[in-house]
Amino acid sequence: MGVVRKTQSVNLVLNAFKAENKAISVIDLVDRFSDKINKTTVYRVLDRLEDDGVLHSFLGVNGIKWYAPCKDCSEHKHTDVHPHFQCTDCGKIDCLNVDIIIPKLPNREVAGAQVLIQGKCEACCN
Amino acid sequence: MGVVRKTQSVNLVLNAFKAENKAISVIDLVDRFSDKINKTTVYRVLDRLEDDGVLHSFLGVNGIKWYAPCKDCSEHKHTDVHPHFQCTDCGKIDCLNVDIIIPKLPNREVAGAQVLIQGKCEACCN
DNA sequence: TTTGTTAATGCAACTAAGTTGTATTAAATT
DNA sequence: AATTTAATACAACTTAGTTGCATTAACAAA
Repeated sequence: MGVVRKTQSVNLVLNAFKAENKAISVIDLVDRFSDKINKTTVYRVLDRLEDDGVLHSFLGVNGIKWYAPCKDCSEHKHTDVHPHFQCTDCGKIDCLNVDIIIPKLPNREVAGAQVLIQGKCEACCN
Repeated sequence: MGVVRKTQSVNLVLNAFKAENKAISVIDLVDRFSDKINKTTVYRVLDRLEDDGVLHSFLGVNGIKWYAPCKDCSEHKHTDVHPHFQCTDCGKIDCLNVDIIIPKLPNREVAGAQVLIQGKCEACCN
């Protein structure tokens, strides 16, 4: 909800995700835009873009927040419950285009799941 | 590795896990022992117990660290890669005794996975 | 194109989780 | 009981993220 203005900050952040089609950590974003966008603004821009279904967020190994572009999400429906893969060598995270089967749990109401697979990425496997 | 002494702090922490057989967040532990154990000590005790395969740690929804007793872990082998279930209502986390199947990923070396299932727990389902 | 509205920003100060260094204390060993 | 050294308390620090508020800049309407 709410009017989302195409501000300079929004454009800068969106271009970053367009340029490299992978997840970027908030820390990385705050750092790389430190001379152009205020830290607080980065956090708020990401919040807004997530609300609008443009980005989705999740947590990396150390509890650091990461963002990645959404594919099938909208403002009203967030279907992006795919797993993420974090490389233990280089630290990079990719979105995986596979489905994880969550088993039925008796007496519990499953609403979603966060799956972070760890290991060596393609580049670091050599 | 390393000699682990059965200190007062270690006993207090271990008793907490023995009393309630579920995961406890670091924040909770630091808080409930605030008048008996120093914050730094709580962190270091948990570190040691995890190294020794007594406890295992994982991250909750907000990137907060949680600990739970290990069942089949040892100092040398950590096999506890079961999923955890966090209730979106009451915030409590349980260890789930089910296996999650991680799909084979081409060109990647999978080392482990963190699975956090979210929803309503048994108590909050009513 | 100017004006008015208000979303968005910058800045400073703050909170909260977790870490580090160091002197002191208390397990365990002799 | 004396000795060794792991473990602790305390203070200070780091880092991720938030809050409040005055200012700025999108953007719509005149």
